[in-house]
Amino acid sequence: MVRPPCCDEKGLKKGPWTPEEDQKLMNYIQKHGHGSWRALPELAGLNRCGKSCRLRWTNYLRPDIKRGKFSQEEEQTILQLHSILGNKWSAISKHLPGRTDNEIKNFWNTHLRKKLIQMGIDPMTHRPRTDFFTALPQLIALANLHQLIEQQPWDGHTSGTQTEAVQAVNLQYMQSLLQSAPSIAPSPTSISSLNSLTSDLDQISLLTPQHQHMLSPTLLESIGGNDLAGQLPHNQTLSTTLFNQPVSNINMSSDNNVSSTERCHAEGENNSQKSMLLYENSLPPLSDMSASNPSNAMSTSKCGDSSTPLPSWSEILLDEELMREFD
DNA sequence: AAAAACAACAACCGCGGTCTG
DNA sequence: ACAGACCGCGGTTGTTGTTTT
Repeated sequence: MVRPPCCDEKGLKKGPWTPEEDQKLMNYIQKHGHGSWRALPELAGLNRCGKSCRLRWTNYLRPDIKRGKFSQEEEQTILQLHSILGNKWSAISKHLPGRTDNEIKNFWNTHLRKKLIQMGIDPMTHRPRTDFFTALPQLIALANLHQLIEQQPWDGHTSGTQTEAVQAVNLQYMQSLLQSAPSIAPSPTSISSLNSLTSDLDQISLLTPQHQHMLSPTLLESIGGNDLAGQLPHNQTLSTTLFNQPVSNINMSSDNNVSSTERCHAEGENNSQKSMLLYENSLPPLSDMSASNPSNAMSTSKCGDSSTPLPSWSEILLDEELMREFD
């Protein structure tokens, strides 16, 4: 009755597979199927443990594996599924024919995760990163900038359009921060800071009424505007929206491949995500901003250990070279 | 041209759930 | 019912290739 353990035999080879080993494994499985992975290595003449053989087959040798770069559609699918399923690579791979969980996992870790971080989105929650108060010094600098804008009359040679452009940039950054703020647990300090910021924003929006249409409904609400939330689009996560791609045709509720457990999870996540939807419909896509603005500065959190020091907002916004762009 | 840093990906490790005797 | 092997999964590491300094 007692079975010998699988992988404790000594002397079994580890590490990269040679073409000869691959050939042996493929020949055997094509003839006999894999059957018991544990028994396979000996039958196939391989000095490997069954587990190693299984991994090599499922991740590399299987004939139905699609190799090569991920398409935009695949990328979008992964983003959407990850926002719902999390790191359930196996579940995600079921929706991407020919892609293995390992391949998707690697693609996520090396490409998509970094991409999201760069865009200021927490790759785990698919929401804006929220360590808002790390950015407080920059916010204060922004508030000071606002005062400068207000107090300093613009030179005659600076056109009104250029002035508006500078202000529009500022508004966009401030709005991004405010969007992040509500998900932070309030503290007396944070509330007072937010109040003061909101007050600044209020003044700015009054200062430039022609730009109020650029403010999101969330922000308008926060500064006393109407509640426009009912008019806003649903079914888009921030990450998929920011990638500026059409929503793919995945329909979780009708997808037979999604297990009931997954679906339950998905529904719960969906609900919470809907309630946290961010409204960027009034702004140009942030992906555009990141392309034209090297800062990606709305992100100041340390998500994982990959974060690198980012230039402060004041550095960016007050950068002379940048300002010269508008002259 | 060489070294260092970075990126990509294959493979391993360890854990937890399931199966089997 | 139970012990222990099997299997699959997700996290992590190691190796190799590429780019930058």
